[in-house]
Amino acid sequence: MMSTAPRRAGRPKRSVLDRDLIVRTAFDVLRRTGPEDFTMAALAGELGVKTPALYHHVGNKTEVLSSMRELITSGIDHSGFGTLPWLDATRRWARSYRTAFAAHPHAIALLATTPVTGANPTLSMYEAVTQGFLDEGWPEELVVSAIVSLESFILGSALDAVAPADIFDTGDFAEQVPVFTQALAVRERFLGREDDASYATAVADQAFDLGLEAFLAGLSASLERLRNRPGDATAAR
Amino acid sequence: MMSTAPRRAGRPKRSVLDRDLIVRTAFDVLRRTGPEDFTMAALAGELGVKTPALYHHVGNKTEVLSSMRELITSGIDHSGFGTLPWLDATRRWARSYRTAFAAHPHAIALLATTPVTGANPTLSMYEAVTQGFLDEGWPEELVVSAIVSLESFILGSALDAVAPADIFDTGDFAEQVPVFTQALAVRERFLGREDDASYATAVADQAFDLGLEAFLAGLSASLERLRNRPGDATAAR
DNA sequence: ACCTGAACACCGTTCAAGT
DNA sequence: ACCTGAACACCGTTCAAGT
Repeated sequence: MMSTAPRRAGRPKRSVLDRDLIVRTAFDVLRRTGPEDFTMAALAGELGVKTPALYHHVGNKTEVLSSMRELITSGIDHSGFGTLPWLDATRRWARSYRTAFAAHPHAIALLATTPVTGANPTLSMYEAVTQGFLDEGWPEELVVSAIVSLESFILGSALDAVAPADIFDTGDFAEQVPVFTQALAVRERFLGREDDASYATAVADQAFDLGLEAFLAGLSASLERLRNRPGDATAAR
Repeated sequence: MMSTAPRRAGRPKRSVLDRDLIVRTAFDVLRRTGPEDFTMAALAGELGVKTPALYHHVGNKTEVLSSMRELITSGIDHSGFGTLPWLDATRRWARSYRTAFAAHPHAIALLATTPVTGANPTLSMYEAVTQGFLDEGWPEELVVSAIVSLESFILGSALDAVAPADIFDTGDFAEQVPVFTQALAVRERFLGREDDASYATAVADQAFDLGLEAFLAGLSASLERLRNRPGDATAAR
């Protein structure tokens, strides 16, 4: 990339980098290299600069990663809360949440570790979702856990979407695990297999769809039971 | 550790290392250092040897990691399948699955990426779980997805269990997200907070318990509907 | 202010030399 | 066979020197 003549040292007449360009380019590099080989040198190379140039615009590598995180999160659609019925709003949110992260699977592990602080899209999302759950009648002391448990499923599913098509390769040991091997074969026949990439997607989608509907139905039922409990003691506030 | 006198070069009279010792020690080091600083040098240091000594017993770092993975997986209890009702067997499996990985949270990201091959405890687990789901009546073309979706929730939850107690720190921006901030406060009052570590555990447990029961109830309901569908066309085989 | 070039303290891994 | 010591090709990051 950027195969113009090499730049000499010294400040260029027109600056080549800015923070936004770095972050956007980071996604291309991460997708191509995977998390293992996602290095500051690779990022700089794609941008046509030397590695140290990056440090004029970002403090360190972690800062690049959390900027990426915010960009991903800002693509999650929580617009259903306040306009659609809870179930539909939650389903829409969950789907777009998983899609947002599945598009950048290598960034998933980030979410669990980097704290959510500051006036960012992530906090805004939680505000909207919490309000939506409360409106539906979720008790205030459980609402965060309900959201977090759904997130766990979503992120786990996004993680699953990263898995290679042949993650379950019983190979030479098929005879030792015949039931599992057979189930894998039936699934493959059922979903149809063209190429590895589309099959991996189909497989992950089937698990996500099945799980999401079950989870949402289960949450609805739990809420119904909470609503009807005698002498409700959790009506906080 | 191992603060005996430094060893001179050359083969020691009695060998100091073996593969099993390396893997067991790896858990101690990983727990203490976190995944970031989990280096071959740190592992060697804990074992009282120089780094290259490890390569007489393991091929590379990845091999150490996947050995750890197998050790974790072998601790997952799938004994309920075939002996207990499906719901109880699945609950027991899910709980022990999450516990096994929550005990080694830094190893979670491994599972999603490293393929499952060979005659290992992991394949045996899938065999038992698949059989258990089939016995309950899950259609063969959906059984793997049902298991995988549950696993997604479990692994996502284990990932959540890694999160620091203050992962949601609205901090200076509490006024901008009042509903979410209030919900966090009510949860804290409800669960009680002694120290950060135990609070983080309590918080993660609440979300997991709530989610697991909802998910299992939802899966049961889905299965019931699948069982009753008219002119059942999925009785594969 | 914003780039390069050189340097620093790491990393995982290889391999000859020692016993 | 199994350890050390030295080396190699990397990493992220710092900083002086150039424009």
